[in-house]
Amino acid sequence: MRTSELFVPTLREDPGEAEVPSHRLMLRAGMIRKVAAGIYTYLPLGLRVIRKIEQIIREELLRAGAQELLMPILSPAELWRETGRWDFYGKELFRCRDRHDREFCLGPTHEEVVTDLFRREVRSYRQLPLTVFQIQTKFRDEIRPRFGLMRAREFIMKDAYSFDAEMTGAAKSYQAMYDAYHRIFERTGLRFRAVEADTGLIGGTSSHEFMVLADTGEELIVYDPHGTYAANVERAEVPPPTEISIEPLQPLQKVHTPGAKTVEEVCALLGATPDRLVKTLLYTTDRGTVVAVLIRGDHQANEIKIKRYLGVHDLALADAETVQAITHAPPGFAGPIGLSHVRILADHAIRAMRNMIVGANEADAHYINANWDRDFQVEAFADFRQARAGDPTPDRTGTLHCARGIEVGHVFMLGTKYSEKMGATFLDAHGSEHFVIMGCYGIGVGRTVAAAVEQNHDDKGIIWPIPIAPFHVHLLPVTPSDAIAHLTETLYHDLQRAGIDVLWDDRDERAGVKFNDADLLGIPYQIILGDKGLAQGTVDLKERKTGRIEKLSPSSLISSLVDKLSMGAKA
RNA sequence: CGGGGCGUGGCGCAGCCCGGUAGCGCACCUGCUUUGGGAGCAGGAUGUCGGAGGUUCAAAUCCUCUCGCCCCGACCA
Repeated sequence: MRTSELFVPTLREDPGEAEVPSHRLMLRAGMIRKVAAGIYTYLPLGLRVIRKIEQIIREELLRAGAQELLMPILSPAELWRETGRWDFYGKELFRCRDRHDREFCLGPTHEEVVTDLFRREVRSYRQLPLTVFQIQTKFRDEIRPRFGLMRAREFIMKDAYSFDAEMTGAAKSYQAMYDAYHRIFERTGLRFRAVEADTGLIGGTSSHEFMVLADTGEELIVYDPHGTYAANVERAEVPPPTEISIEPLQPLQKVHTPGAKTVEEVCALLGATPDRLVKTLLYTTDRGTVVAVLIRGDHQANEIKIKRYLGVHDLALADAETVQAITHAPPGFAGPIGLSHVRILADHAIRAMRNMIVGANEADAHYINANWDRDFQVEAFADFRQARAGDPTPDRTGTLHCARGIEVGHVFMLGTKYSEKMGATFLDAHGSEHFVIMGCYGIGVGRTVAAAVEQNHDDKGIIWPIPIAPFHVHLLPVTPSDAIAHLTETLYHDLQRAGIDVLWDDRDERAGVKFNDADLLGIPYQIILGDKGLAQGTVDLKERKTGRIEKLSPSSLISSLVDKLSMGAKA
């Protein structure tokens, strides 16, 4: 392809609307343009990358035995009412009506539609197992779309659904998708990690997220670099401490702590370290009750774990009035001693502590040398805090490290949640009816593109991994002589004949413009053709990633490139 | 939905406080020169100043409403 024939409107300056690197660079490189908040047009270059990722996904899923189909974007309200999600999904579900005033929504996901298909068409265990997938545009009316393709309202997603007769089969289907996802992300050339994910209130069964590692990622993950354990921090279990404090119990004492509301302020005032202090967090649940959760001063509460323990949907830190009403003190001085009419839960770490510092439920006062059991009662000790670097793995064989990631894939065992609600059943060998066991599996295609840029860029532009690069090679003639024109033309055809995707910058631009645009677009290899090299019978082959330049004769160039590209594609 | 910010030529911005009829850089068009890291000179085209209403002799500028967008938070698997 010649640049003069390719619609790539590059921008010299950073667009004002973009903050994060992927968004900024994709706009500048002429890959995407915004149509409305969270809604984008994919320009030719952006679409090429999307198509490459889609193709890898398609090949691996077909290889894993899944079948491709395509469901509609619009789906009728009655299907969503059957599962209760017409109401439950909330404002994210984009609703509309047709001319007959029938209600529809734009599909944010397709469990309802695919389950409906299943129950109409599948009768017998002999038709199972079945896994289907589609690559299609989804719509979720996000409260706040942001970061370009990272969190868009309209986005391309691959979603797959598995149907099995038994749990063992369902586990196999799940594993097949998990393995396929591994191959898919390996093939993209991105650094990623599969992590255990939270299953939400549905609970129970398996869920894994595939995270592209990037410092700018929205998700925090923990992993054992020497083992197999890896989890989303929301999910990561923290084992109870093994070392219990054996300090002698000191007498409880109230101390004056004027204005010290935060852990830092109290510590500074009392000359203590945060791990001697206990935060008393008051939460309001969706049932209107208030619960106190004790967390060590240097730890962070994990609200998902608290929610799961309590079995509630919503949990929010109590507002100032509630805190005042419960503790009879302004926020910042809550403590477990003398707290009544409130359940008191504590993180495991509290059990190991003695002589701790707690709020005194009184303005400007804390207790020192507080001890559970002696000074206050705890209803239950459990895992309520967020894991952090340095914590042991759940089996205590390793130590956790932290990393940031971008969630690009999610595999989820659904069980019979949808099949029960929608009556999706089959007959087994004995003629008895069962609900089909389902799994669902998503990959955000657009988000994968954004994550790739987020992970692979420098101050000049994008650095595409070879397998998803829009082109393999960027041909850059930089001097306007006839000899160079001739050589370029020859090379262009030879490269194409060798099966290499080549972009030829045939614009009448100065060298600097071409170099800068080439670095911005991030095609893995640049071939620089100029009179300077030609005088010595060489052309420059520059690797975008390292900036390293090799001087090669035009004749050896192609075989050298073919080698590099095939190695890079495997890597 | 709460908080903050921004809408001025294709892009990035100044002008707004203190009202006087719109400017800079880049990009674009023409010509000449130039050509290995975003060229030079000369000439040229491009604006309902997001929209509506109001105040005023006069509004990009002041007031009211409204729409859109960005950021933080809440929210979301």
